[in-house]
Amino acid sequence: MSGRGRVPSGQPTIADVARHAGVAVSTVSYVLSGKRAISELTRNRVLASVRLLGYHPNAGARALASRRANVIALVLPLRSGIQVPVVMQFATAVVTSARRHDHDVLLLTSDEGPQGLHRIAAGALVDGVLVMDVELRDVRVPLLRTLGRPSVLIGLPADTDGLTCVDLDFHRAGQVCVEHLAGLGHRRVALLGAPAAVYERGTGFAHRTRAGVVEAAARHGVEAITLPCEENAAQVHARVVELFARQPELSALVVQNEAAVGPVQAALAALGRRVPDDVSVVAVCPDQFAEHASPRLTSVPVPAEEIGRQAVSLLMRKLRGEPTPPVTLLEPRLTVRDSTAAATGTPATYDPGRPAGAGRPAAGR
Amino acid sequence: MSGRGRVPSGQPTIADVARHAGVAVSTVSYVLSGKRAISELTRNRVLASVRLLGYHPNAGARALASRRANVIALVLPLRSGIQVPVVMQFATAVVTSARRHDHDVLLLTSDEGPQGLHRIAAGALVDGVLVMDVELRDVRVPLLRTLGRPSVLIGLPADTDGLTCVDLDFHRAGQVCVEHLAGLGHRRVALLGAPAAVYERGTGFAHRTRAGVVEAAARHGVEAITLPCEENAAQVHARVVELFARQPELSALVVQNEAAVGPVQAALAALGRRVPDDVSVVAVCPDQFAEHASPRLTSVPVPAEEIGRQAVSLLMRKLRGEPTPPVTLLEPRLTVRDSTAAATGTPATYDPGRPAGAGRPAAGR
DNA sequence: GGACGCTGGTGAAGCGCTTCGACGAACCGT
DNA sequence: ACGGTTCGTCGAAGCGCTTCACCAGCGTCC
Repeated sequence: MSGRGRVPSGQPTIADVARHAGVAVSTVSYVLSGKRAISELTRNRVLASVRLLGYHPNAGARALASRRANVIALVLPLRSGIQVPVVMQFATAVVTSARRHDHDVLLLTSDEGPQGLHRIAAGALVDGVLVMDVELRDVRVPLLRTLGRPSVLIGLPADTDGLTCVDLDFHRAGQVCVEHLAGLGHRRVALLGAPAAVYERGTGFAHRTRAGVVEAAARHGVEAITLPCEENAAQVHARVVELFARQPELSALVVQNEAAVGPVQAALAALGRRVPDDVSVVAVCPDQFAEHASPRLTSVPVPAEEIGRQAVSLLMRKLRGEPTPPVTLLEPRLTVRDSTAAATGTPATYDPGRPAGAGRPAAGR
Repeated sequence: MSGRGRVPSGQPTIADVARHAGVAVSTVSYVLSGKRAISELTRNRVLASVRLLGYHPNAGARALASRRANVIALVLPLRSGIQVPVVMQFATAVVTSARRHDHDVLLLTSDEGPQGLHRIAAGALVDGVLVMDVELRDVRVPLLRTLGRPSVLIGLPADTDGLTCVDLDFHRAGQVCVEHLAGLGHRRVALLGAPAAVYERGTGFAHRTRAGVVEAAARHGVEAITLPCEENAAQVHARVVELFARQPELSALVVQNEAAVGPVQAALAALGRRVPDDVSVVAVCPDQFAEHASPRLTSVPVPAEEIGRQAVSLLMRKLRGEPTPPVTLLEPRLTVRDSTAAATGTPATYDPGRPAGAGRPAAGR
């Protein structure tokens, strides 16, 4: 009598595989993990049994014994003013990359708060953590330092000490937009940015883009106005009107708010300003939005997929105990489409990234 | 000598708690799970030790011993033509609800294919599965039936036998839109639907909405044109032009494509048709979009949060072995805003859901 | 030719938890 | 006073896997 009689789970276990293949349990384990040399012959016998029985290792048992869950956590924001499609692209890129490294992804939202992170890390549910939508002075950052698990941030906090961060170089993105416009001869540009709440929260990308715009404008002798911008069509309209009231000579717009690009175009149309004949528009938004607009928008996309991939691969490196660079900034890439043209009366040759009119060359890269 | 000397993990274990509280390991377990009566005194001692030591149960060990991972899988699509913000709302609602039931959420994308589902279920990484964006004849459905784990679908496949599904009643949503417009005296309406690819894929919600529109139109003596619609501004424009070419007397539009609502309004403006004076517009889209448009759109929102909550709670019921209804359809709710008005020359009293002009009353609900 | 190092394989000790059965103590009714 | 309950607690047996330590066989090198 075998005593206790719990019901067996139904799924074959490693012991079943071992029995079927006529080898020891440990041998099966080594075949599957590749951590020890196993003869061709044995390996094939084992693999055949695995396939035949439809064996899948039990995740809990594996995690318990190996002290690795092969799961990473992805902490997403669910706040307002968030660039939803971009977040989604990140998420799918992260899942796909993680799978390539034989890891799964546990989804966390920030609303459980920092203790959610703690719970998951302390309980060994995950091996490492990916945090999105990082604010300049993020409350989660100190927690990450004491978490005892590797983490990678998508975004840039004010103090990156001891962290690993990946992001688009938004500062550079702001510069690139202005340089493109300056190269086309525009002398008065405006940045329509993220909603005011995003700036107030101290979200890095908004501030950095604005700084890049302002800096490049100064360097190229371009006058720049910057305004936050809500996602509401009526308010966008009001902002655009406000811009032209403050600077009637405005000939170019940088829009960093994907939800606003449509309304901005509508507002310009309503004001009788044609794109790109009267006003040039550069957007910082996913390519999809830029392509679907009419006219198609010159844009700097956020390479969500690339960032997601990089973040995962950095995290994997940390899980293996390898050193990682503290900050990885991806170079922005401006795609010229149909919404930018030479400023009226200033037939400039197009040369992206290089200032045309105002003499002083861009700082070396 | 204690022999093997693996490094201890650093995290306190249940044994540490038991020792600290002066009780047996099993007692700690029972305090934490509540599966056995424990005296007030002992419970408090144990809980104090738990807090003091910062104990968090090891997820792997727990899963192994209890045969429950306390994790559910969420399978998201990453296809084109997908309503990104809605998906995102689902996801966050699912995570939040799952946490309320003491479960975490593992994120899966469909691109790993059905075997991804199988791997995760067979490996006992998750206890149950939530599948989004179900197609009418979805390849994953047969798999779900043989998965050996409870699952809930968000969306409706053609054959719901043996499944548990939740969704908005899109058929009814289509009806509600038409009924609202018919009640305002509109006699010629059009549905601008999802992209053609979505219909071709056999995605349930698109077909069901269209059927609801057509059916209600017939019932109320309203002429209805239905067209798929891409998300590209230029193509939206073309579609709108096409609609008015086919039916110059068109006085109302139902738009079921959140990415198209902006462009539709722009196109109408460009054609010199005012909303709602010349054309009424009803959208099936998140409230956020409807609110941000100008004029604010009368709309039927997809109650993503509610659906997510329901889906989780149904899944939890299945995990407990309780029976669940095979199909749960949520009643759509139309919010009247500023984009719909009485048809010109037909001053009808507004009465949502009840046909005004054409006599025959709506079928009883 | 014996010490040595490989290679390929085994056995068993946990990993940290849940849960079953047992058991003393207190409490009942008779 | 004595069986029968109930209550609160304990001990120990796993859950299914990884990994350490060991071993048998075999070629190798002084």
